[in-house]
Amino acid sequence: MYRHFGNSDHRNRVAELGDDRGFAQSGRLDALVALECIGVRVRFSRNAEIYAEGDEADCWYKVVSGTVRVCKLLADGRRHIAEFCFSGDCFGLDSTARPCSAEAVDDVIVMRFQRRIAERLIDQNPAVARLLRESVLRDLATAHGRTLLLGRMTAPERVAAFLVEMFERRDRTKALDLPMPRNDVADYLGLTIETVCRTLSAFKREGVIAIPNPHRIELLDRDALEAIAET
Amino acid sequence: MYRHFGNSDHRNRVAELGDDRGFAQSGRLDALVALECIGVRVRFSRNAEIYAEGDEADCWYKVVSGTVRVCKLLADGRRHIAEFCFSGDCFGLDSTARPCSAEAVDDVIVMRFQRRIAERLIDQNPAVARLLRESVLRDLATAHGRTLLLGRMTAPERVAAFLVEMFERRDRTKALDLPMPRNDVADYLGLTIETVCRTLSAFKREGVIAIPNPHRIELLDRDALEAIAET
DNA sequence: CGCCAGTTTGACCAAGATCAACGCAAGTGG
DNA sequence: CCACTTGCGTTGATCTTGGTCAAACTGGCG
Repeated sequence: MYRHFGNSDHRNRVAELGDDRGFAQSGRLDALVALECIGVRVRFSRNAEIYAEGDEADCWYKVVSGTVRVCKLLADGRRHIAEFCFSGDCFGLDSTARPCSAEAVDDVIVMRFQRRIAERLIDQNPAVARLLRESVLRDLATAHGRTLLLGRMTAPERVAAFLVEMFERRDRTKALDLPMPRNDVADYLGLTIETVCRTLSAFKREGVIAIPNPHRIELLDRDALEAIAET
Repeated sequence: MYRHFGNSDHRNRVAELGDDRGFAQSGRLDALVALECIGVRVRFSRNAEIYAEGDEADCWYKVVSGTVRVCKLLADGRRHIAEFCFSGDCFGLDSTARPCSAEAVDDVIVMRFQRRIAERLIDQNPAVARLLRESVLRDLATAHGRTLLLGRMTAPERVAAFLVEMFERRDRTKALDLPMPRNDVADYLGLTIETVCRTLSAFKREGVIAIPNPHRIELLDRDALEAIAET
């Protein structure tokens, strides 16, 4: 999801652009600040489409608040969610036509950047270009990690990996707040909604998690969860 | 797999660097030529490891001849192949540690480029940086396509999509030459070797393909194959 | 010739999908 | 305020796809 340039690991909480040390060291903070200034704030309400598959990719986005899902559809309606983007994450950096669509999971505020303008800034500044490149490379590595998950991991492993990922990327407290419905989790993990439910119930039964309400999950035994998710 | 910069679509036969029109237009052909000159030719024999998961990513590669597989392993031995790289494809453009390993499928010759040197060239040249960025973005889009395949497509759909992909990327003649064993195909598609065999046999029975020998597949009815693979 | 690696096929099995019902909380309209 | 709907979530029964296990086949090669 093109998470923030200069964020060294997708598991780290996403830093604001100005915080990036690698960039600050390059002495070109001004360009990143400029990049931040050319964005326009836009709101989308729950389930609204931000862009559709096949649209021209004339801009890209950064989530200010809320959650965005990036998805692909098959002709018969089968859906797959390629990624969830949370506050601070960038999405939609495509080079020509949109390979995926993007939708608001809940009420969302994003910054929209014109690609043409942003690219001019990037071209003027090798350090920014490098940060961007490395950000995309990191995303590619996580995408490959997800192909391993989808191609070779069992349902409990997938769900455990999902919970660990959400824990790392969101609260990092014991209580995890999931903004997306079970449906979206299933389409993200390549499972059915029933299997996701059943697996969560099994984890609950085993005392690994607690589910005070569907959108809130407490990690009671994080080590067990990570053991299930493997590496 | 970071296919060749400036190659506008991953389905096109990979062009040599100098052929790239987008780049030629930029008037910086010299830098790409320079990039070509800083590579070292290296040979690997069948099944040799080119680099391992976790290694430092101090260089990247371009396939001259033969086939390379880029793969990830789980602790218990389950394997997933993230991509196959053929002549002209680049691989191993990782920013720090290797997220995947790379191995020679058959006897392979590659060019090896020092990342440090290549990046200096890239930094000096926004047009090259852009080509590289767009190349990686295209790879990210195809990786997302593969998550859809692995998460939501049936075995016949996966195998058909694989055959169409290979057809597009390799011979483009009726007879398709597969350099990799069935095992690798299975690990690429998230299936078992038996399922791959059975599905190929079913296609043969239906008259969609012919299999004169295991490494050679003739596409008798390409439209049928594409219909199975959907979009 | 017999071995070996890779491929193919068959019989059986199980993980997860499908189908169906029910629960439950938040609207909504009388 | 209460019946009714609606959208999710959960659970159970059953079925199917693809996995597992096992055996046979094939083409090279010492």
